[in-house]
Amino acid sequence: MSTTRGARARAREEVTAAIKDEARRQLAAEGAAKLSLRAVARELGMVSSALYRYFPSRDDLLTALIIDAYDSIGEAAERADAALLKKGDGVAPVRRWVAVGEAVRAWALAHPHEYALIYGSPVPGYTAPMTTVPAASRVGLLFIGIVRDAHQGRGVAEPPLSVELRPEAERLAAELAPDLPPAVVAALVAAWAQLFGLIGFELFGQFNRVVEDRAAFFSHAATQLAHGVGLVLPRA
Amino acid sequence: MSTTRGARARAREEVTAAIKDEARRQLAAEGAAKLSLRAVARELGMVSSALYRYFPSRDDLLTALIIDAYDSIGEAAERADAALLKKGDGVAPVRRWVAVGEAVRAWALAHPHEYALIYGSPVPGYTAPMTTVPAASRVGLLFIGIVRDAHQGRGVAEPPLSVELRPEAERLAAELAPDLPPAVVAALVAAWAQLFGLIGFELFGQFNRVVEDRAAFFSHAATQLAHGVGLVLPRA
DNA sequence: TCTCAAGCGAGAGCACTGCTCTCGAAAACG
DNA sequence: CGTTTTCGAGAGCAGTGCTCTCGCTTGAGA
Repeated sequence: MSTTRGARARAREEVTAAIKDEARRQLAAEGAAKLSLRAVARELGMVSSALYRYFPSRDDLLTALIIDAYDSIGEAAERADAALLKKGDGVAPVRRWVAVGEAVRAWALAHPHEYALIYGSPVPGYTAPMTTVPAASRVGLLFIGIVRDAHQGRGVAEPPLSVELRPEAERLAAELAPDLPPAVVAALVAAWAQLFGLIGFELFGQFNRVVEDRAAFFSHAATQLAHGVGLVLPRA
Repeated sequence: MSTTRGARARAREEVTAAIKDEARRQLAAEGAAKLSLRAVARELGMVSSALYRYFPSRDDLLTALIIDAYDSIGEAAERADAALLKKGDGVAPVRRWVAVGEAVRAWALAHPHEYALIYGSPVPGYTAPMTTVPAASRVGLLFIGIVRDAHQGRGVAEPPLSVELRPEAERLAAELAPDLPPAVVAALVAAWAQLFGLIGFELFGQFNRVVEDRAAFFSHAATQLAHGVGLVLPRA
Protein backbone atom coordinates (compact mmCIF):
# COMPACT_ATOMS: atom_id res chain seq x y z
CA MET A 1 0.00 0.00 0.00
CA SER A 2 1.89 2.90 1.31
CA THR A 3 5.18 1.36 0.22
CA THR A 4 4.00 0.78 -3.33
CA ARG A 5 2.52 4.25 -3.40
CA GLY A 6 5.94 5.32 -4.39
CA ALA A 7 9.22 6.53 -3.09
CA ARG A 8 7.94 10.00 -3.75
CA ALA A 9 5.31 9.90 -1.05
CA ARG A 10 7.67 8.26 1.40
CA ALA A 11 10.36 10.85 0.81
CA ARG A 12 7.78 13.54 1.34
CA GLU A 13 6.82 12.13 4.71
CA GLU A 14 10.43 11.85 5.72
CA VAL A 15 11.19 15.43 4.83
CA THR A 16 8.02 16.58 6.56
CA ALA A 17 9.06 14.74 9.69
CA ALA A 18 12.58 16.15 9.50
CA ILE A 19 11.19 19.66 9.25
CA LYS A 20 8.96 19.11 12.24
CA ASP A 21 11.81 17.62 14.24
CA GLU A 22 14.12 20.51 13.54
CA ALA A 23 11.32 22.98 14.22
CA ARG A 24 10.60 21.26 17.51
CA ARG A 25 14.29 21.51 18.37
CA GLN A 26 14.27 25.24 17.79
CA LEU A 27 10.99 25.57 19.62
CA ALA A 28 12.39 23.82 22.66
CA ALA A 29 15.58 25.86 22.52
CA GLU A 30 14.27 29.35 21.93
CA GLY A 31 10.50 29.38 22.10
CA ALA A 32 7.78 29.83 19.53
CA ALA A 33 8.54 33.49 18.91
CA LYS A 34 12.01 32.73 17.64
CA LEU A 35 11.04 29.78 15.49
CA SER A 36 12.22 30.76 12.04
CA LEU A 37 11.38 28.95 8.83
CA ARG A 38 14.62 30.10 7.29
CA ALA A 39 16.66 28.78 10.20
CA VAL A 40 14.90 25.43 9.97
CA ALA A 41 15.58 25.23 6.26
CA ARG A 42 19.18 26.30 6.76
CA GLU A 43 19.73 23.62 9.37
CA LEU A 44 18.27 21.04 7.03
CA GLY A 45 20.51 22.12 4.18
CA MET A 46 17.75 23.37 1.99
CA VAL A 47 16.65 26.76 0.87
CA SER A 48 13.77 28.49 2.62
CA SER A 49 11.42 28.50 -0.34
CA ALA A 50 11.63 24.71 -0.60
CA LEU A 51 10.07 24.46 2.82
CA TYR A 52 6.87 25.97 1.52
CA ARG A 53 6.30 22.81 -0.49
CA TYR A 54 5.61 21.10 2.84
CA PHE A 55 4.03 23.78 4.98
CA PRO A 56 2.14 26.60 3.30
CA SER A 57 3.04 29.03 6.05
CA ARG A 58 4.79 29.41 9.35
CA ASP A 59 1.46 29.15 11.14
CA ASP A 60 0.76 25.81 9.52
CA LEU A 61 4.05 24.51 10.83
CA LEU A 62 3.07 25.79 14.25
CA THR A 63 -0.28 24.08 13.96
CA ALA A 64 1.40 20.78 13.18
CA LEU A 65 3.62 21.20 16.21
CA ILE A 66 0.59 22.06 18.32
CA ILE A 67 -1.19 18.87 17.37
CA ASP A 68 1.92 16.84 18.09
CA ALA A 69 2.29 18.53 21.46
CA TYR A 70 -1.32 17.80 22.39
CA ASP A 71 -0.80 14.19 21.43
CA SER A 72 2.43 14.01 23.34
CA ILE A 73 1.01 15.39 26.57
CA GLY A 74 -2.11 13.27 26.13
CA GLU A 75 -0.07 10.15 25.69
CA ALA A 76 2.07 10.98 28.71
CA ALA A 77 -1.07 11.34 30.78
CA GLU A 78 -2.57 8.11 29.49
CA ARG A 79 0.62 6.18 30.11
CA ALA A 80 0.77 7.39 33.68
CA ASP A 81 -2.78 6.24 34.27
CA ALA A 82 -2.21 2.91 32.56
CA ALA A 83 0.95 2.28 34.56
CA LEU A 84 -0.92 2.91 37.78
CA LEU A 85 -3.78 0.67 36.77
CA LYS A 86 -1.41 -2.14 35.91
CA LYS A 87 0.07 -2.20 39.38
CA GLY A 88 -3.10 -3.26 41.11
CA ASP A 89 -6.77 -3.40 40.36
CA GLY A 90 -8.02 -1.63 43.45
CA VAL A 91 -6.53 1.74 42.62
CA ALA A 92 -8.45 4.59 44.17
CA PRO A 93 -9.67 7.12 41.58
CA VAL A 94 -8.14 9.91 43.63
CA ARG A 95 -4.73 8.37 43.11
CA ARG A 96 -5.32 8.06 39.39
CA TRP A 97 -6.45 11.68 39.21
CA VAL A 98 -3.37 12.91 41.03
CA ALA A 99 -1.04 10.66 39.05
CA VAL A 100 -2.41 11.99 35.78
CA GLY A 101 -2.09 15.54 37.05
CA GLU A 102 1.49 14.93 38.06
CA ALA A 103 2.24 13.39 34.68
CA VAL A 104 0.81 16.43 32.93
CA ARG A 105 2.86 18.69 35.15
CA ALA A 106 6.01 16.66 34.52
CA TRP A 107 5.47 16.86 30.77
CA ALA A 108 4.97 20.60 31.05
CA LEU A 109 8.19 21.05 33.00
CA ALA A 110 10.05 18.92 30.49
CA HIS A 111 8.62 20.74 27.47
CA PRO A 112 7.93 24.27 28.66
CA HIS A 113 7.85 25.93 25.26
CA GLU A 114 5.61 23.27 23.79
CA TYR A 115 3.33 23.60 26.79
CA ALA A 116 3.25 27.35 26.28
CA LEU A 117 2.31 26.71 22.69
CA ILE A 118 -0.78 24.73 23.55
CA TYR A 119 -1.88 26.06 26.94
CA GLY A 120 -0.35 29.51 26.88
CA SER A 121 -1.53 32.48 24.94
CA PRO A 122 -2.45 31.73 21.34
CA VAL A 123 0.32 33.02 19.12
CA PRO A 124 -0.33 35.69 16.44
CA GLY A 125 -3.74 36.36 14.92
CA TYR A 126 -4.30 32.69 14.69
CA THR A 127 -7.24 30.66 15.86
CA ALA A 128 -6.58 26.97 16.33
CA PRO A 129 -8.18 25.02 13.50
CA MET A 130 -10.68 22.25 14.16
CA THR A 131 -8.04 19.65 13.37
CA THR A 132 -6.48 20.21 16.77
CA VAL A 133 -9.64 19.34 18.68
CA PRO A 134 -9.27 15.56 18.98
CA ALA A 135 -5.67 15.71 20.16
CA ALA A 136 -6.49 18.56 22.51
CA SER A 137 -9.26 16.56 24.16
CA ARG A 138 -7.22 13.58 25.26
CA VAL A 139 -6.28 14.78 28.73
CA GLY A 140 -9.78 16.01 29.44
CA LEU A 141 -11.32 12.76 28.32
CA LEU A 142 -8.93 10.90 30.56
CA PHE A 143 -10.12 12.86 33.58
CA ILE A 144 -13.71 12.18 32.60
CA GLY A 145 -12.92 8.49 32.35
CA ILE A 146 -11.40 8.44 35.82
CA VAL A 147 -14.41 10.13 37.36
CA ARG A 148 -16.71 7.81 35.46
CA ASP A 149 -14.91 4.76 36.83
CA ALA A 150 -15.18 6.23 40.31
CA HIS A 151 -18.86 6.83 39.83
CA GLN A 152 -19.51 3.29 38.72
CA GLY A 153 -17.64 2.14 41.80
CA ARG A 154 -19.81 4.39 43.98
CA GLY A 155 -16.75 6.44 44.79
CA VAL A 156 -18.23 9.82 44.00
CA ALA A 157 -19.79 12.20 46.46
CA GLU A 158 -21.89 14.75 44.62
CA PRO A 159 -20.46 18.28 44.85
CA PRO A 160 -22.68 21.28 45.60
CA LEU A 161 -24.35 22.95 42.64
CA SER A 162 -25.92 26.39 42.70
CA VAL A 163 -29.29 26.90 41.05
CA GLU A 164 -27.75 29.46 38.70
CA LEU A 165 -25.40 26.90 37.26
CA ARG A 166 -27.85 24.00 37.02
CA PRO A 167 -28.85 24.58 33.37
CA GLU A 168 -25.26 24.89 32.25
CA ALA A 169 -24.26 21.87 34.33
CA GLU A 170 -26.97 19.79 32.72
CA ARG A 171 -25.87 20.91 29.28
CA LEU A 172 -22.28 20.05 30.11
CA ALA A 173 -23.24 16.64 31.41
CA ALA A 174 -25.38 15.89 28.37
CA GLU A 175 -22.52 16.76 26.08
CA LEU A 176 -19.55 15.33 27.93
CA ALA A 177 -20.77 12.51 30.19
CA PRO A 178 -24.49 11.79 30.23
CA ASP A 179 -23.96 9.00 32.74
CA LEU A 180 -22.61 11.36 35.38
CA PRO A 181 -24.52 13.76 37.62
CA PRO A 182 -24.46 17.35 36.31
CA ALA A 183 -22.93 18.62 39.52
CA VAL A 184 -20.02 16.23 39.10
CA VAL A 185 -19.45 17.19 35.48
CA ALA A 186 -19.49 20.90 36.27
CA ALA A 187 -17.02 20.42 39.09
CA LEU A 188 -14.92 18.24 36.84
CA VAL A 189 -14.63 20.87 34.12
CA ALA A 190 -13.74 23.51 36.66
CA ALA A 191 -11.13 21.30 38.28
CA TRP A 192 -9.69 20.53 34.86
CA ALA A 193 -9.14 24.21 34.15
CA GLN A 194 -7.87 24.86 37.64
CA LEU A 195 -5.31 22.09 37.42
CA PHE A 196 -3.79 23.69 34.36
CA GLY A 197 -3.92 26.99 36.16
CA LEU A 198 -1.58 25.59 38.79
CA ILE A 199 0.80 24.30 36.14
CA GLY A 200 0.69 27.51 34.16
CA PHE A 201 1.46 29.66 37.17
CA GLU A 202 4.40 27.48 38.06
CA LEU A 203 5.72 27.36 34.52
CA PHE A 204 5.23 30.99 33.61
CA GLY A 205 6.96 32.32 36.68
CA GLN A 206 4.04 33.42 38.80
CA PHE A 207 5.24 31.16 41.62
CA ASN A 208 8.74 32.63 41.59
CA ARG A 209 9.64 33.87 45.05
CA VAL A 210 6.33 32.48 46.29
CA VAL A 211 6.03 28.72 46.18
CA GLU A 212 9.21 26.76 46.80
CA ASP A 213 8.34 23.08 47.10
CA ARG A 214 6.31 23.04 43.95
CA ALA A 215 5.97 19.30 43.56
CA ALA A 216 4.45 18.93 47.01
CA PHE A 217 2.32 21.98 46.50
CA PHE A 218 0.96 20.66 43.23
CA SER A 219 0.23 17.19 44.55
CA HIS A 220 -1.63 18.62 47.50
CA ALA A 221 -3.65 21.00 45.35
CA ALA A 222 -4.41 18.28 42.81
CA THR A 223 -5.68 16.05 45.59
CA GLN A 224 -7.91 18.82 46.86
CA LEU A 225 -9.21 19.31 43.34
CA ALA A 226 -10.06 15.63 43.12
CA HIS A 227 -11.97 15.90 46.37
CA GLY A 228 -13.81 18.87 44.96
CA VAL A 229 -14.99 16.75 42.06
CA GLY A 230 -16.28 14.21 44.53
CA LEU A 231 -13.53 11.64 44.44
CA VAL A 232 -13.31 10.38 47.99
CA LEU A 233 -10.29 9.13 49.84
CA PRO A 234 -9.61 5.42 50.01
CA ARG A 235 -10.81 4.00 53.33
CA ALA A 236 -7.62 3.89 55.35
CA MET B 1 9.37 70.71 41.22
CA SER B 2 8.71 68.62 38.21
CA THR B 3 7.46 71.67 36.32
CA THR B 4 10.63 73.64 37.01
CA ARG B 5 12.68 70.66 36.04
CA GLY B 6 12.30 71.86 32.53
CA ALA B 7 10.20 71.54 29.48
CA ARG B 8 12.70 68.98 28.27
CA ALA B 9 11.84 66.44 30.91
CA ARG B 10 8.14 67.09 30.49
CA ALA B 11 8.33 66.63 26.76
CA ARG B 12 10.17 63.40 27.33
CA GLU B 13 7.43 62.08 29.56
CA GLU B 14 4.80 63.10 27.07
CA VAL B 15 6.53 61.36 24.20
CA THR B 16 7.12 58.30 26.35
CA ALA B 17 3.45 58.21 27.23
CA ALA B 18 2.46 58.67 23.61
CA ILE B 19 4.66 55.77 22.59
CA LYS B 20 3.16 53.55 25.25
CA ASP B 21 -0.36 54.57 24.26
CA GLU B 22 0.20 53.80 20.62
CA ALA B 23 1.97 50.55 21.51
CA ARG B 24 -0.96 49.60 23.71
CA ARG B 25 -3.31 50.33 20.83
CA GLN B 26 -1.40 48.01 18.54
CA LEU B 27 -1.16 45.44 21.29
CA ALA B 28 -4.90 45.45 21.80
CA ALA B 29 -5.54 45.33 18.07
CA GLU B 30 -3.11 42.67 16.95
CA GLY B 31 -1.41 41.09 19.92
CA ALA B 32 2.09 41.20 21.30
CA ALA B 33 3.61 39.25 18.45
CA LYS B 34 2.64 41.90 15.91
CA LEU B 35 3.70 44.86 18.00
CA SER B 36 6.24 46.61 15.81
CA LEU B 37 8.48 49.44 16.90
CA ARG B 38 8.58 50.76 13.39
CA ALA B 39 4.81 50.82 13.12
CA VAL B 40 4.53 52.66 16.43
CA ALA B 41 7.06 55.23 15.29
CA ARG B 42 5.35 55.57 11.92
CA GLU B 43 2.00 56.19 13.56
CA LEU B 44 3.56 58.83 15.77
CA GLY B 45 5.14 60.56 12.82
CA MET B 46 8.68 59.86 13.82
CA VAL B 47 11.38 57.66 12.50
CA SER B 48 12.06 54.30 14.11
CA SER B 49 15.51 55.13 15.39
CA ALA B 50 14.15 58.07 17.38
CA LEU B 51 12.11 55.67 19.41
CA TYR B 52 15.24 54.11 20.81
CA ARG B 53 15.87 57.31 22.73
CA TYR B 54 12.93 56.32 24.90
CA PHE B 55 13.04 52.54 25.00
CA PRO B 56 16.35 50.78 24.53
CA SER B 57 14.69 47.79 22.92
CA ARG B 58 11.39 46.28 21.96
CA ASP B 59 11.50 44.11 25.05
CA ASP B 60 11.81 47.16 27.25
CA LEU B 61 8.70 48.61 25.67
CA LEU B 62 6.95 45.32 26.35
CA THR B 63 8.13 45.39 29.94
CA ALA B 64 6.68 48.86 30.40
CA LEU B 65 3.38 47.66 28.98
CA ILE B 66 3.48 44.63 31.27
CA ILE B 67 3.87 46.79 34.35
CA ASP B 68 1.03 49.03 33.22
CA ALA B 69 -1.16 46.01 32.58
CA TYR B 70 -0.47 44.59 36.03
CA ASP B 71 -1.34 47.93 37.54
CA SER B 72 -4.47 48.20 35.46
CA ILE B 73 -5.80 44.78 36.40
CA GLY B 74 -4.79 45.35 40.01
CA GLU B 75 -6.62 48.62 40.12
CA ALA B 76 -9.71 47.10 38.52
CA ALA B 77 -9.72 44.42 41.20
CA GLU B 78 -9.21 46.90 44.01
CA ARG B 79 -11.98 49.16 42.74
CA ALA B 80 -14.40 46.27 42.59
CA ASP B 81 -13.61 45.38 46.18
CA ALA B 82 -13.82 48.98 47.35
CA ALA B 83 -17.14 49.49 45.59
CA LEU B 84 -18.55 46.44 47.33
CA LEU B 85 -17.25 47.54 50.70
CA LYS B 86 -18.79 50.96 50.30
CA LYS B 87 -22.26 49.55 49.82
CA GLY B 88 -22.52 48.08 53.29
CA ASP B 89 -20.24 47.21 56.13
CA GLY B 90 -21.38 43.66 56.67
CA VAL B 91 -20.14 42.30 53.38
CA ALA B 92 -19.37 38.62 53.55
CA PRO B 93 -15.76 37.84 52.52
CA VAL B 94 -17.04 35.24 50.09
CA ARG B 95 -18.85 37.96 48.19
CA ARG B 96 -15.74 40.13 48.12
CA TRP B 97 -13.68 37.19 46.86
CA VAL B 98 -16.11 36.44 44.07
CA ALA B 99 -16.51 40.10 43.16
CA VAL B 100 -12.77 40.52 42.84
CA GLY B 101 -12.55 37.37 40.77
CA GLU B 102 -15.28 38.60 38.49
CA ALA B 103 -13.56 41.96 38.14
CA VAL B 104 -10.33 40.25 37.17
CA ARG B 105 -12.20 38.12 34.64
CA ALA B 106 -13.98 41.18 33.24
CA TRP B 107 -10.70 43.00 32.82
CA ALA B 108 -9.22 39.96 31.09
CA LEU B 109 -12.12 39.74 28.67
CA ALA B 110 -11.84 43.46 27.95
CA HIS B 111 -8.08 43.37 27.45
CA PRO B 112 -7.33 39.87 26.16
CA HIS B 113 -3.98 40.66 24.61
CA GLU B 114 -2.76 42.54 27.64
CA TYR B 115 -3.92 39.67 29.81
CA ALA B 116 -2.04 37.26 27.59
CA LEU B 117 1.00 39.45 28.01
CA ILE B 118 1.03 39.16 31.78
CA TYR B 119 -0.62 35.81 32.53
CA GLY B 120 0.02 33.97 29.29
CA SER B 121 3.27 32.54 28.11
CA PRO B 122 6.24 34.85 28.57
CA VAL B 123 7.05 36.41 25.20
CA PRO B 124 10.54 36.25 23.61
CA GLY B 125 13.65 35.58 25.65
CA TYR B 126 11.55 36.72 28.61
CA THR B 127 12.65 36.70 32.30
CA ALA B 128 10.45 39.41 33.72
CA PRO B 129 12.64 41.94 35.56
CA MET B 130 12.24 42.59 39.25
CA THR B 131 10.59 45.91 38.54
CA THR B 132 7.37 44.12 37.62
CA VAL B 133 7.03 42.44 41.00
CA PRO B 134 5.16 45.12 42.96
CA ALA B 135 2.58 45.71 40.25
CA ALA B 136 2.21 41.99 39.70
CA SER B 137 1.45 41.39 43.35
CA ARG B 138 -1.54 43.66 43.70
CA VAL B 139 -4.27 41.14 42.91
CA GLY B 140 -2.69 38.50 45.09
CA LEU B 141 -2.32 40.89 47.99
CA LEU B 142 -5.94 41.85 47.62
CA PHE B 143 -7.01 38.22 48.00
CA ILE B 144 -4.80 37.90 51.03
CA GLY B 145 -6.40 40.98 52.52
CA ILE B 146 -9.87 39.60 52.02
CA VAL B 147 -9.01 36.33 53.70
CA ARG B 148 -7.29 38.21 56.50
CA ASP B 149 -10.41 40.28 57.12
CA ALA B 150 -12.47 37.11 57.14
CA HIS B 151 -10.11 35.53 59.61
CA GLN B 152 -10.29 38.46 61.97
CA GLY B 153 -14.04 38.23 61.76
CA ARG B 154 -13.92 34.52 62.60
CA GLY B 155 -15.17 33.76 59.09
CA VAL B 156 -12.55 31.22 58.16
CA ALA B 157 -12.82 27.47 58.49
CA GLU B 158 -9.39 25.94 58.31
CA PRO B 159 -8.91 23.79 55.18
CA PRO B 160 -7.28 20.37 55.35
CA LEU B 161 -3.50 20.25 55.11
CA SER B 162 -1.49 17.13 54.38
CA VAL B 163 1.62 16.44 56.43
CA GLU B 164 3.73 16.55 53.26
CA LEU B 165 2.76 20.13 52.62
CA ARG B 166 3.00 21.40 56.18
CA PRO B 167 6.58 22.73 55.95
CA GLU B 168 5.87 24.54 52.70
CA ALA B 169 2.60 25.87 54.06
CA GLU B 170 4.36 27.25 57.11
CA ARG B 171 6.98 28.87 54.93
CA LEU B 172 4.28 30.39 52.75
CA ALA B 173 2.40 31.71 55.75
CA ALA B 174 5.53 33.21 57.29
CA GLU B 175 6.31 35.00 54.07
CA LEU B 176 2.88 36.09 52.92
CA ALA B 177 0.61 36.34 55.93
CA PRO B 178 2.07 35.40 59.32
CA ASP B 179 -1.24 36.13 60.99
CA LEU B 180 -3.06 33.44 59.06
CA PRO B 181 -2.99 29.67 59.61
CA PRO B 182 -0.59 27.89 57.23
CA ALA B 183 -3.38 25.69 55.91
CA VAL B 184 -5.35 28.77 54.91
CA VAL B 185 -2.40 30.41 53.21
CA ALA B 186 -1.58 27.28 51.24
CA ALA B 187 -5.18 26.93 50.11
CA LEU B 188 -5.23 30.61 49.27
CA VAL B 189 -2.20 30.42 47.00
CA ALA B 190 -3.62 27.38 45.26
CA ALA B 191 -7.01 29.05 44.80
CA TRP B 192 -5.27 32.14 43.44
CA ALA B 193 -3.55 30.13 40.74
CA GLN B 194 -6.68 28.12 40.02
CA LEU B 195 -8.78 31.22 39.58
CA PHE B 196 -6.47 32.45 36.86
CA GLY B 197 -6.57 28.99 35.38
CA LEU B 198 -10.30 29.36 34.85
CA ILE B 199 -9.84 32.75 33.22
CA GLY B 200 -6.99 31.56 31.05
CA PHE B 201 -8.91 28.56 29.78
CA GLU B 202 -11.84 30.75 28.88
CA LEU B 203 -9.73 33.41 27.23
CA PHE B 204 -7.38 31.14 25.35
CA GLY B 205 -10.11 29.07 23.79
CA GLN B 206 -9.97 25.91 25.86
CA PHE B 207 -13.63 26.34 26.77
CA ASN B 208 -14.73 26.68 23.15
CA ARG B 209 -17.41 24.12 22.38
CA VAL B 210 -17.34 23.11 26.05
CA VAL B 211 -18.57 25.75 28.46
CA GLU B 212 -21.34 28.02 27.22
CA ASP B 213 -22.55 30.16 30.10
CA ARG B 214 -19.13 31.22 31.11
CA ALA B 215 -20.09 34.00 33.48
CA ALA B 216 -22.24 31.68 35.56
CA PHE B 217 -19.64 28.97 35.37
CA PHE B 218 -16.92 31.29 36.57
CA SER B 219 -18.95 32.72 39.42
CA HIS B 220 -19.83 29.27 40.63
CA ALA B 221 -16.27 28.04 40.42
CA ALA B 222 -14.95 31.15 42.12
CA THR B 223 -17.40 30.65 44.93
CA GLN B 224 -16.27 27.08 45.34
CA LEU B 225 -12.68 28.26 45.41
CA ALA B 226 -13.51 30.71 48.18
CA HIS B 227 -15.07 27.89 50.16
CA GLY B 228 -11.92 25.86 49.60
CA VAL B 229 -9.88 28.61 51.20
CA GLY B 230 -12.20 28.49 54.17
CA LEU B 231 -14.44 31.45 53.50
CA VAL B 232 -17.82 30.37 54.76
CA LEU B 233 -21.22 31.35 53.48
CA PRO B 234 -23.09 34.18 55.17
CA ARG B 235 -25.63 32.76 57.61
CA ALA B 236 -28.80 32.89 55.59
C1' DT C 1 24.80 86.37 28.72
C1' DC C 2 27.41 83.38 26.07
C1' DT C 3 29.17 78.63 25.35
C1' DC C 4 29.40 74.02 25.10
C1' DA C 5 27.93 69.58 26.15
C1' DA C 6 23.94 66.82 26.24
C1' DG C 7 19.60 65.38 24.21
C1' DC C 8 17.19 64.45 20.27
C1' DG C 9 15.37 63.35 15.43
C1' DA C 10 16.55 61.98 10.71
C1' DG C 11 18.63 58.95 7.61
C1' DA C 12 21.31 55.23 5.93
C1' DG C 13 22.48 50.72 6.59
C1' DC C 14 22.98 45.70 8.39
C1' DA C 15 21.24 41.30 9.14
C1' DC C 16 17.29 39.00 9.52
C1' DT C 17 12.34 37.52 8.76
C1' DG C 18 7.96 35.42 6.02
C1' DC C 19 6.54 34.81 1.63
C1' DT C 20 6.11 34.85 -3.75
C1' DC C 21 7.53 33.90 -8.26
C1' DT C 22 10.07 31.84 -11.85
C1' DC C 23 12.97 28.40 -13.77
C1' DG C 24 15.16 23.99 -14.63
C1' DA C 25 15.72 19.20 -13.25
C1' DA C 26 13.88 14.91 -11.90
C1' DA C 27 10.60 11.65 -11.01
C1' DA C 28 5.88 9.47 -11.97
C1' DC C 29 2.34 8.38 -14.96
C1' DG C 30 -0.06 7.36 -19.36
C1' DC D 1 8.69 7.21 -24.98
C1' DG D 2 6.55 11.70 -23.99
C1' DT D 3 3.90 14.47 -20.73
C1' DT D 4 2.68 16.05 -16.55
C1' DT D 5 3.37 16.69 -11.88
C1' DT D 6 6.58 17.54 -8.11
C1' DC D 7 10.34 19.58 -6.14
C1' DG D 8 14.58 22.46 -5.00
C1' DA D 9 17.17 26.64 -6.07
C1' DG D 10 17.55 31.41 -6.61
C1' DA D 11 16.18 36.08 -6.85
C1' DG D 12 13.39 39.39 -5.01
C1' DC D 13 9.85 42.16 -2.10
C1' DA D 14 8.32 44.18 2.00
C1' DG D 15 8.86 44.18 6.49
C1' DT D 16 11.43 43.78 11.13
C1' DG D 17 14.89 45.14 15.33
C1' DC D 18 18.73 47.58 16.00
C1' DT D 19 23.21 50.53 15.26
C1' DC D 20 25.71 54.40 13.86
C1' DT D 21 26.54 58.86 12.26
C1' DC D 22 25.24 63.45 11.40
C1' DG D 23 23.38 67.81 12.33
C1' DC D 24 19.94 70.75 14.99
C1' DT D 25 18.07 72.40 19.34
C1' DT D 26 18.03 73.25 23.99
C1' DG D 27 19.22 73.87 28.68
C1' DA D 28 22.55 74.46 32.26
C1' DG D 29 27.02 76.12 33.89
C1' DA D 30 30.89 79.67 33.45
